[in-house]
Amino acid sequence: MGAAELDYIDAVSQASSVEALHEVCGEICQEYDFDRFIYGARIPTSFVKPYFIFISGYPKEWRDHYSRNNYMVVDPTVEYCARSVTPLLWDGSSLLDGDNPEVRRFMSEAQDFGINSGVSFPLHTAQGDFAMLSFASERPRVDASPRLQRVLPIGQLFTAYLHEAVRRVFASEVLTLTQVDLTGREKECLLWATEGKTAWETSRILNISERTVTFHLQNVQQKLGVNNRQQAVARAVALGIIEPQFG
Amino acid sequence: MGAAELDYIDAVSQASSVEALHEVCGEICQEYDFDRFIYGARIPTSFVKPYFIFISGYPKEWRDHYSRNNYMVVDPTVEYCARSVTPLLWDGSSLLDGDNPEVRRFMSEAQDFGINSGVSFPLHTAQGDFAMLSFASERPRVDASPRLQRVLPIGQLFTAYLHEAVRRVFASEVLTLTQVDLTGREKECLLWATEGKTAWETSRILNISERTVTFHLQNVQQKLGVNNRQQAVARAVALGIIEPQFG
DNA sequence: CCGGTAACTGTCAGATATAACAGGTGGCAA
DNA sequence: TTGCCACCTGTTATATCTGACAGTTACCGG
Repeated sequence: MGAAELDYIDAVSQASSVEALHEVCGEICQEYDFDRFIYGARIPTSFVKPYFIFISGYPKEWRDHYSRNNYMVVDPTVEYCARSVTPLLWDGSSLLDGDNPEVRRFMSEAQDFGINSGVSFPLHTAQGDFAMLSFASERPRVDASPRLQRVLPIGQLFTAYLHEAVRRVFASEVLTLTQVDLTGREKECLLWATEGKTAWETSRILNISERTVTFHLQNVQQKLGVNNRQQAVARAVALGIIEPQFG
Repeated sequence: MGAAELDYIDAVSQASSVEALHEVCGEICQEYDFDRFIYGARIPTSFVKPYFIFISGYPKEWRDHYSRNNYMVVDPTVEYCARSVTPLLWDGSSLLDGDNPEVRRFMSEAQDFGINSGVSFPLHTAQGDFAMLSFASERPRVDASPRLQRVLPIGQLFTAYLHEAVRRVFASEVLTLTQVDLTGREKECLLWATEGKTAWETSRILNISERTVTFHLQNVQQKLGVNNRQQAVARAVALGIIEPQFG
């Protein structure tokens, strides 16, 4: 049994196409006695209009209805997963925001498509990706069944491997938007910029001229394809190009 | 068996002190036949000097030696976990950067303290936290043993709950540094700032005066306790106060 | 009714960033 | 040797941000 669980990890790690990923998700979904699955990822190519990737085992009509109504901003499972790192068990009655009429309507509409309860696994990466995998069931309530007990650990782990596989499969589309090579000096200048240092202050820290600092930061802006320094630091932080220092 | 695994999750979720967290970690470590554990978290209170939290079941001498030599920047498990979302199996021979003499020396010194192989679980949160939990063994090699097969799913899940518990237990120290309430308008102005818009451009987008945009952004700077706008956007992004939009 | 808060607006001086011209050095590999 | 690249430095004009003086309106709960 233990080994069989990890077979899904192996399978998803070796998948080389969206179709293969879809199939593995469908199998693990079925194995744990759920009816539907859906995976979604948000890549921080922009703050206002990021890039989304979906691998959907949900009914197409519901997906269309969902996107037409911009339900991502209403969906309480998305709301939860975007903020948390632990799985969410959900159904129509155990809502996060049960008072919100928009949320109640959303949940009742989901139920019209046989999506009554389920479990959602959140994932966040150092590169700023947010992803979640949900398994849904037609059962009206989530309960402490053995099935749920079993799916929690493997689901959390599987989601991580699935997302790695997605990044691999979608490399051409995603990496070009987020992969930027900065030189050592460029990163240093950027780091001090995120700490609120002016070009002059950074020049004193690094023992170089103020002009050189602005020079490096201008190169950074060009490489990142941004308009100004504040957008440069925002994107660099969001993409994990610069991170809090260990040393 | 499946239920017993989740008992550790329950225990860690109910823990209300560092000592209690330490004990649960020790128990799960032992249950899966490892000799040592260590948990570490990096909170992005600053980019240059972030805040670290450790719960250590490692030998004190090794910990001291480690911090004295600033080994966080050398440790290949930290290097891996900081970039990845999936567990790492490690030992002296299966290194990421086996060519690096500093890394080789680090690993050989670790072995002097009985830390020869193990598994590390990475975790990243929307609030910019990076955490990892490692279980170490005196065995010289990692292998595909049933023990490892079993620990992977539960370890990944446990790490997430452990980190949530840590944030709860350390709330007074951490939250005050990272918890900031911005008004709706302040967030809007900040969002467009991360997109590289000037105050004037944002004023046209929001249909308010340029002065009002700078007013809101000045309030943001004060609330975040930062020196200028670039630091404001950097910290806001790092802390997850603003994120790529779903709508 | 009063106090707090969010939201909004104005002006001006000085600091800082940006853009547009530049240019030079040293190392490394084809 | 030649070319590429990281790194470094300069001047000037203009755009933008920052800080210090202001202030008004609307809403909401005690």
